[in-house]
Amino acid sequence: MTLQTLPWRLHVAVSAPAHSSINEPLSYLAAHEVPPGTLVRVPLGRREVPGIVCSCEAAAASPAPPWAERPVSEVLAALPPLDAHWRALIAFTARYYHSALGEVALAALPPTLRRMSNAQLEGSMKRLEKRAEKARKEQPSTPDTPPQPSAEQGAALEAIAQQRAGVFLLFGVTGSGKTEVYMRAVQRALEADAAAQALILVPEINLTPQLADRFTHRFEPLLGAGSVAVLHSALTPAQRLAAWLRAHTGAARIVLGTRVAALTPLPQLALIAVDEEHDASYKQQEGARYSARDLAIWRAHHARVPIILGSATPSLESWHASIPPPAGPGRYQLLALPQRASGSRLPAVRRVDMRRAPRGTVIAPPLLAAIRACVRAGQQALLLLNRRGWAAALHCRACGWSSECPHCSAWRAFHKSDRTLRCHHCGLAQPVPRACPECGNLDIGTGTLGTEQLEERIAAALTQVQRPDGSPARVLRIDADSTRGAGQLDAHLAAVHSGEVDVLVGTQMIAKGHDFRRVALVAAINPDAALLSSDFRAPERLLALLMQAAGRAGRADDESAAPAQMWVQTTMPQHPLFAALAAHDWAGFAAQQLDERRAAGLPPYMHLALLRADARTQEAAHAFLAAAARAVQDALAASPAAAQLAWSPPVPLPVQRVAGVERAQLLVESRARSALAQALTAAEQQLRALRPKHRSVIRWAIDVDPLGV
DNA sequence: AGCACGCCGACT
DNA sequence: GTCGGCGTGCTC
Repeated sequence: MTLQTLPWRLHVAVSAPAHSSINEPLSYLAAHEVPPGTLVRVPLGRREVPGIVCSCEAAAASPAPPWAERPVSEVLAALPPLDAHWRALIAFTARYYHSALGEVALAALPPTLRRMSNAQLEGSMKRLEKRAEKARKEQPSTPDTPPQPSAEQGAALEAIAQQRAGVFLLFGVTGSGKTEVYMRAVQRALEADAAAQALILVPEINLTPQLADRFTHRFEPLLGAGSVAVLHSALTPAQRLAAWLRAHTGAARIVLGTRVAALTPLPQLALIAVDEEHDASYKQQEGARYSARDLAIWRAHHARVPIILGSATPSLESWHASIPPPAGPGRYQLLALPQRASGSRLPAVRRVDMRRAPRGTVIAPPLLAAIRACVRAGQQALLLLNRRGWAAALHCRACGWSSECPHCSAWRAFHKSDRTLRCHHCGLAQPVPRACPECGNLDIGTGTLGTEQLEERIAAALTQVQRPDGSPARVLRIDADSTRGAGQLDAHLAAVHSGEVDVLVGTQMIAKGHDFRRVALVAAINPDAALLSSDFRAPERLLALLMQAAGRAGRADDESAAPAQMWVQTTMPQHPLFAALAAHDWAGFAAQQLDERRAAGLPPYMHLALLRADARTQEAAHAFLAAAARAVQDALAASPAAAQLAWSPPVPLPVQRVAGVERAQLLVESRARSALAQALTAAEQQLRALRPKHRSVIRWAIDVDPLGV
């Protein structure tokens, strides 16, 4: 009898997306009691999958379910159970973002761990322990002498230390020393408790090594080798497993990583810092669509520890939350670092009115002259253009053919370097036709220029220009295409730092975080493109990018040097965004944008969510979403929430078809968070219930607090 | 999501 | 005659 040999019933979360019919923990039988948070392997159909134990009870305590319960395959007892804080975090994430518990829980584990047996795991943990033992015996390196904190840094640290918990918005321009504040706050938290752990989040994989180096140099001499763990998606599977295990077992005192690190188990969490908190890459765009920053805030609150959100251009949500009462909610405490630590000046901003330039001008003459002067003086220039490839599209001037992607509603970009037409949405790449494939015409025109072409044009414009040593000017491009290979980005950055390169052309990749000390000129070649998007956050994002780019310039500590220049080519020179850029005035811009947001009924004064559906046809996706919305409205008709909700009709996504799948979405808004949550809970039920009737729907998802609406 | 079963077109 | 296309349905 199973009841005698397998007297325990386990509820196990397994990985399945919210739109599948498995959306709650499954029940299994076990021979021994298994604590919640234990990793197990369970049979599911013909496969064996990893799962996490949610609860465990005596099988006899409740009646057997109508299905045949199967025994768990294996209990991974070598791994200490995931603690209550982590389980609460996962449960909150699943609830708030309306994704399946198992999907969130399993996605938070390193992929290798999901495939391991208990014996393999035991081996891994033993090897890790041996390595740590060896590292402990190594000669500790001498600690860096940390710089003396400025008065503002000291005041910020004092405020954090006094409050013990809460959210702190650390507002400081590039170079004002935010990292030093994180490090000193971490040091204080770790000194107070010999087991304490700190979590540091960074937005981009590219920036992790820099910050990791600073933390490692500062803290490993104090805390021992291996006390800093780095966690991001570009690690090898073994490295990722090791870092995660060190975090989970408490061996790592500092965990530094990207979005994925927000869900790491940290049994002794004492402090969190989120660098560049405004950055859009904290929001996961697939699967469980969570915001790593917002989850970090939840974690800090739940664990009653302080969290520092750092930015030179804070998100309007955080900015609003830090306005003290009575004018604002005052949930966050604003800590300002007004000075650049080195005392160097911020760049002067020059707007070039492109309405006066002849059509087709790529670089206006005064900017070109400034770039030439810059190269002749032995300084570096950085040209920003947020479009990869040579041209955005190709068009036949005779028959109207264009390089549309056959699978997506988007143009394929022309990449001259490998002579391909490449779709940036589905990745389809084909050789470029020599003539129009429709009519044979040889006169094919190109659309908006990309970084490849800009690189070519600026190189051509600098052929007669020499560096101070008489050698010719050198141009380098850094974007997703030129840094595809391992180590290519590092090699390119090294070339910039060593001064081999005079002009650097690139996408936003180069605007973020990298210190280019000899850059004296930064230019945004075509920033208007970003303002033409329908996204209400576009101005905010563009100004943040431009201010960040401006911060790249003139960081050299040379007082005598001429002030760095920031150039902007625009057809909208009167746009308030550029005035704010010229005045380096984020606070003024944020206040003005918040007024607009309040008037227009947008976040943070309104809460948004999207119901999204992918289907064979647009009509099917629309019908599915509309039916779900109607069902929710009917179900909530008698509820007070109904009056607080606004439903928009379904619309196609900006790029409505990707890889042959039609995509549509429907916006739900409410001033009341609770009404929205209620509507989304009902929507989740309705979408799941209606799914079988709508055969051509491939998948659906709920996106809470979406970006890019 | 996997991974089966199941029923129709071009290959040894 | 079967290898395999992906449509439909189930997994404690």
